[in-house]
Amino acid sequence: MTSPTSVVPPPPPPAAKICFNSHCKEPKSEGPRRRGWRLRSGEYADLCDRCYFPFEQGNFCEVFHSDAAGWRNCETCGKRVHCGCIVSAHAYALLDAGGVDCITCARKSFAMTPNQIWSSPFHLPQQMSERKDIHVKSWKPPTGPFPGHWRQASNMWNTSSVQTDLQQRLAYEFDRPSNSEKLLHGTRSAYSAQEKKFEDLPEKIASSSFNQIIRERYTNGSTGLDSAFQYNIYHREEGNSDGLQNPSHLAGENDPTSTRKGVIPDPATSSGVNIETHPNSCKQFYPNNTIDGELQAQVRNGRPRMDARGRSQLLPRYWPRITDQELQQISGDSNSVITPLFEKMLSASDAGRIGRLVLPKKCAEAYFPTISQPEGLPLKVQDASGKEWVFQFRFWPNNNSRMYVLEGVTPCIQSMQLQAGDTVTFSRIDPEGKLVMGFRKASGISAEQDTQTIKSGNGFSTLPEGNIKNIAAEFNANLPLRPPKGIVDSRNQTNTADQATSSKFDKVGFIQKDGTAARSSHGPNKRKGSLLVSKSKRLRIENEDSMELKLTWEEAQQLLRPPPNYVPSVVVIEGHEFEEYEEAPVLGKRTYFITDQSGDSFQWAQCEDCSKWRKLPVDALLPSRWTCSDNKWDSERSSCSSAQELSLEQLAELVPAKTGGPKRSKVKVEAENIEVSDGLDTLANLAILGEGEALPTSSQPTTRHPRHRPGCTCIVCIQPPSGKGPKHKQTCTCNVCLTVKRRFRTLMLRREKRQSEKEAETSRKQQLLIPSSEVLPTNANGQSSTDVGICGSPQKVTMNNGGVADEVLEHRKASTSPLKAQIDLNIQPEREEEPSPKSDAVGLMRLIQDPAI
DNA sequence: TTATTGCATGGCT
DNA sequence: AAGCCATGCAATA
Repeated sequence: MTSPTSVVPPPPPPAAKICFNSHCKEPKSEGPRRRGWRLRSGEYADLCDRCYFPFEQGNFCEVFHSDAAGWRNCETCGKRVHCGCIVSAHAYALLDAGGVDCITCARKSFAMTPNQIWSSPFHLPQQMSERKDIHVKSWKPPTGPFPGHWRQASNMWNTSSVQTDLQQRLAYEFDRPSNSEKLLHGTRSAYSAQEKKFEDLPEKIASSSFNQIIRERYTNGSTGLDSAFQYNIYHREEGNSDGLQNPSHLAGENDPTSTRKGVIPDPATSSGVNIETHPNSCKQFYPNNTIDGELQAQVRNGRPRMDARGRSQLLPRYWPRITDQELQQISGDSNSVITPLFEKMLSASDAGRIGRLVLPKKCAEAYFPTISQPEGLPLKVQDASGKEWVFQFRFWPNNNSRMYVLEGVTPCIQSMQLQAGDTVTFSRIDPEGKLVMGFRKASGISAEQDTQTIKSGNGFSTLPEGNIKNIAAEFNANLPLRPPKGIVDSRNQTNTADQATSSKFDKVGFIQKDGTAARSSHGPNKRKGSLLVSKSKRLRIENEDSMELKLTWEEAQQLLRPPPNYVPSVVVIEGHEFEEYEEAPVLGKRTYFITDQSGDSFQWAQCEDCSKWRKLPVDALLPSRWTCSDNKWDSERSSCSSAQELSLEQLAELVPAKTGGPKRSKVKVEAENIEVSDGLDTLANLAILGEGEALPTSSQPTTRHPRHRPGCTCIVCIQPPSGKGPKHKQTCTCNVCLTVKRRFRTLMLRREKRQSEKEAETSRKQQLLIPSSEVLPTNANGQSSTDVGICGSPQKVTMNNGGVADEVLEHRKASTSPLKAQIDLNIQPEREEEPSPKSDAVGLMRLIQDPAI
């Protein structure tokens, strides 16, 4: 007897009913041609309409608030990271890459977390009964900000290299005096929580290639973190092993003072779980090449064993800054591998006579031996000159937590001539496994000097290779977007972008001319505050930038174009046709597709330079900035000097014909933008300029006002933000109101003068276009979408068809509102996306229509 | 009295 | 709002 299940393959899983985007709960796209992406894995990601194109209304990514390219600032560290969300322009590439993450903050679900890996004992050498410290020898930090890192990253995770190195370094042991303290990070290996997001992540995402992650990591340029990452990888392995074999070693166990949370016996791993004590673990992902199938399976199926607190990484100010050159020179020809751990700017207390260096808790718990008693243990640390110091690494109970300190640092600090504001760095050098304490003086170089030095290149060349001294005063920034901890020594400048960033921050926030400021007892605090301000400001600025990028997804759809080399194909899945793309869409120039009466399709595009509209083939893919000179399809009109094929009026009627969306077409949006944001100015200017074209055509993008640019004095921009200024009454005589009134009085007069003429003209043209409009979609009101076209304001001031009169009538009826024939002087320029019936444009347009004003 | 130690406090993130 | 951490400060040596 054969059971049915033994001969009948299990049925394929039912098709997902919701969008493939795990962050989206919308129903997947339906209809004869559903929307989705075919992943490089061959699978098909069935998406909802909204996620089909990687934009989200309001935000490009509702999950991570990324910009159009999928980038965002990590909310925790401020680094520029890619959201990795499907709702991003890079989503397609990232989907099968497993996603990317801010390696520091682990604020997404796609990336593997090291705890996942380490939770599995399979990769731990069974003979590793004793805690050993090992590291990744093959680590090669990036040499530059971005390019060239990918290859290095790939090498970095070379399987054989890493594994071999792992084996080689089993003999390493952390320099500790006591076996009882032979618990390092591994004992803190812990997994107590699960990350729900990861649960939501489709397995296919998690199981896919990690190369992209690596690339992204290196794109992020977090050298120090990388190193710390590797350090922790090893320790995690060890610790896991140790924890497995000797759970009683778990940090904090039987320690009433221990505040380490999440120490939970985990039946699955037979290990205590402590996520808090491994801050760095959270910022790490697991390299593809270092795990085998079993582990990958676990990665796929497992769940991140960390909670939100575990994800809170080391604060950026503790990130070590060191370049690959530094590392290389430190290690030299030897096999030494420098692993930057963390750094800390000395506070007044740290540098004071008291001789206690407060250690960041997470750093201490991540990189220093686990201590269960307040007395701690002596810790040997080698300084820059190779001299060995012994500090007492201990902690104080503090508010149900711990405060870690290094005691007895005064001699060392003094020997280094460090003062408050200087920065000490802690690294490990392997295979010796020694802790190395470097420093970076808050030396006095101006930002200009800093920049210059940056350009001059690496200042390490004078240092002998393999000299451990190099680690002293040689750390500098290699972390893009990372606020500096102070200006680094001029001879240490090695990088470009990062240093430039530092310089910028120094300029903005805290410029130390000679380091004296930092050496005051308040130096660090002041610096800290300044830097934070800088960072905050930076983030705010970037947010503003991203605001500029805001589009509705509908708009975005019309900006997106298939990749240039894409081969359109349609596959039929479950009876539905799917558009297949091999590459992610690209942002193109907004064009307007038209099908004329003869059935010929083409598109209209506007030159960025001359604003003339050119007729192009439908398959023309235009870059975001397209000019007449790019018009390879029409040699006669490949120059801005060439005349436009159609009059603006004709175009105004043609172009929007196809773009009338059901709710908020891009053209309508544009019109609204014009009306609301710069409508006053534009319209007024147009009126004043006496443009002969119909008003609609003057709403071309080229007339759009650059919103809220600094220094803008237009009547829109000079108004205070909504709610922040006095409301303008109709009798207001402020400059804004007077300008508005004056301009629109002029506008009104001119319009009035031409109104009859224009109406006649547009009516005539509309008659000619009626056949064309018959094939156009209609809006919810049954009106031709022409009505909401590019030139049509919501009030349909356009007088381009027979319905205009009705529209005008309606408007006049509507003008029974208090706004009748009034200028709304309380425009909210920052709310152009929320057009109000009271918008100025409306009021003004009514004003235009109403000669009573 | 001074230095050290251990803890508490409060600003800040 | 929780927690980190710089620093104050009392207790102690």
